[in-house]
Amino acid sequence: MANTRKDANHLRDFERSLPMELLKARESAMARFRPMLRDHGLTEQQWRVIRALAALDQINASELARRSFLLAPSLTRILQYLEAEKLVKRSSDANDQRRAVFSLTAKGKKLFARVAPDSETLYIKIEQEFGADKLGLLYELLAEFYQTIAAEEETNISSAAAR
Amino acid sequence: MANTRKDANHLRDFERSLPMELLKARESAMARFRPMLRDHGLTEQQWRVIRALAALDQINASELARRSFLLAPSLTRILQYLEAEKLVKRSSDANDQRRAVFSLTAKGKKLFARVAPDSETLYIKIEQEFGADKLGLLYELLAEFYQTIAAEEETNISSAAAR
DNA sequence: TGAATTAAGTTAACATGTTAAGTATACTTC
DNA sequence: GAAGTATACTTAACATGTTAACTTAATTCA
Repeated sequence: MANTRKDANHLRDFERSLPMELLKARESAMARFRPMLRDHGLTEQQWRVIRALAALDQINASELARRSFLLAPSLTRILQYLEAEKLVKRSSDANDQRRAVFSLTAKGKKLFARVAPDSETLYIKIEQEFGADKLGLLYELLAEFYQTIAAEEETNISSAAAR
Repeated sequence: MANTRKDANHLRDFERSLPMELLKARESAMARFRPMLRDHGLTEQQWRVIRALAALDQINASELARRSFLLAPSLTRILQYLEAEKLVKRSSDANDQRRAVFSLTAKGKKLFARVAPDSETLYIKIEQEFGADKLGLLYELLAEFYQTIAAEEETNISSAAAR
């Protein structure tokens, strides 16, 4: 009896790992997007950068990192690749020589125009299967979670720095 | 006017990227767990493997991959490292020479016993900040999403294979 | 103004993610 | 029972994740 209870608890503890549940949900979606992106010769992260530039052109690396949710070293490598493929163009900020400013080339814009509809199609399929209402609720909860937990983290950092 | 609408749409399209929202939520949680794990000399993935073995000892690599949600090549490398650190012991399945069976060493169990309480403390803090009720709802939605989307994907694969 | 500090990127080093190919063992089927 | 197929990993190759260190340019402030 004691053994049974103990094992069940371990199992439940393990099951309730939030980061892993978030990862599983994410993976189930990415399993659909990844093959499509691959057909276009892109990784998920490269596509995030291209999307961010398509939404707002001429932004610097820091802002691009924030919007594509990539760490600076990853972004550096990805931008080097995208530049080599002539999908992205780098220029420099006249007011701040430390900053690099990026934009899509014509080739990059064309690629975005080809991939975006495929992405949208897959997204709509997911929305239909899961339900638009539940999906909306999920978005809300995720945003709220992120704001609560990341913001509290900020607070912790700030208070630590203030000591 | 047309330009304004178009830009707004781009922005909204970009914002509603579900995989990225899931990633952001996950990252906000991992930002808390990672430093703690680091203090114990573990990566997130190594900890997932140790947790899985603590919950159910003597399991083979395939089952371990499923439970720790790692791809086989990653798991191979992680197990090689954990073996070298003498945290995990490998044995072979007498009934199937292809299979490897893994278990925690005494050292591995001690490490688990040290890390688990720290993990639990952080988890409880998150639960308190976000709210147990909302967290429960988030779990439910994530599980439902995963089952719907990953299961449908299975169906697609099966029907494709059946052709 | 010149030294100290901060900010923006980049590079380095190692771990993991992802796909494809390889190896050894088990199974199936003719 | 030998050939063909499937299973269970492992290795390889390249991309990204993560932390720390480094470089250069801007800023602060004594």
